[in-house]
Amino acid sequence: MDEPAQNTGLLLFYPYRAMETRVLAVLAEAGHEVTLAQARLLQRVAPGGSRLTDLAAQAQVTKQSAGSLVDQLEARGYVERVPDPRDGRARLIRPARRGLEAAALAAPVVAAVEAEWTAHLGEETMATLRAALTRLREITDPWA
Amino acid sequence: MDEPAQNTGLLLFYPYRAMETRVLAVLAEAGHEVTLAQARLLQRVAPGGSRLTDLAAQAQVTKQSAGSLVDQLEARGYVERVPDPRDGRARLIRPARRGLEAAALAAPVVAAVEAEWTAHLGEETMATLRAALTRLREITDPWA
DNA sequence: GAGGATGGTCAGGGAACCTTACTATTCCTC
DNA sequence: GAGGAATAGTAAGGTTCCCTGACCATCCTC
Repeated sequence: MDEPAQNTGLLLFYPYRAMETRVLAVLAEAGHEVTLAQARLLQRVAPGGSRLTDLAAQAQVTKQSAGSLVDQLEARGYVERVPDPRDGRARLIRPARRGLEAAALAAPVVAAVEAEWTAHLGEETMATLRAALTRLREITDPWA
Repeated sequence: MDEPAQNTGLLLFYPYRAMETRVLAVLAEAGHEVTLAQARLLQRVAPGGSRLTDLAAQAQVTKQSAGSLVDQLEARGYVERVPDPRDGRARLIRPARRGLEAAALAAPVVAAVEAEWTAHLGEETMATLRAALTRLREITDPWA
């Protein structure tokens, strides 16, 4: 409404979205048809596999929503579902071939954007920023 | 996929969403039925009025989407549309009574959350964080 | 004053996400 | 162990969000 742009929440938002946009643009260029919502979930799939419920909690959507997104990602070869050997009710969602390709493509983009930020802020400030954000996560990420 | 949580983009996201969630929860408690998408737009309405096209650009949605959200906000008394005296095509979207109430309610929540963050990080680090984010905005907010 | 740019709306459709309800499996307790 | 509670996930149906494409009105420029 009139938070004069100094609202810290909003300040966090701009670079976050810039990063997201950049990564998604590169993926799209390379022929990866991944929607924003799918990418947000995909990003959280652990290399060794994640449970649907965990993914839903981290992305803060219902497990139904997460389930639907995983369906789509699975159909396009980004992830696969395998039974969880330690719990018969559960299934593990693991990165599949296409998902690994996308991750390999995304990593250098993230690095490039971070390098740009470092160039703009200076090494020291960038390091402080990252340290502050990491500590902030302790109290703002219920899932940390 | 496996960015080990040290992706700066993701680090920015956690506190951003924490702030958003807190503010929205207070608004909901106070009887404001504002959806996330509506709030994101509402937040950007300038006290003196904003054009739809500007709001859409800032929120990075199409003007059609923005127009629809403004319709909803207008119907519930959060904003009003008035003709732009300086441009016959345009109309200014201004905060209305309910919107001002919501803003008055949101401001102390933002302040409280920022105070919590300051308490966790320390005055100095918090100041550095805000300064860094402000400078980062120069290169990440196409609208700055 | 014609042509192009800009501000905004209308129509239609797809994606995302929610609530409620359900099955299957596991954990816990007595 | 044998209930019952909790947990992992799916199913169905509806709302919200947001997009593309097409269109009208007004402004600006030459």
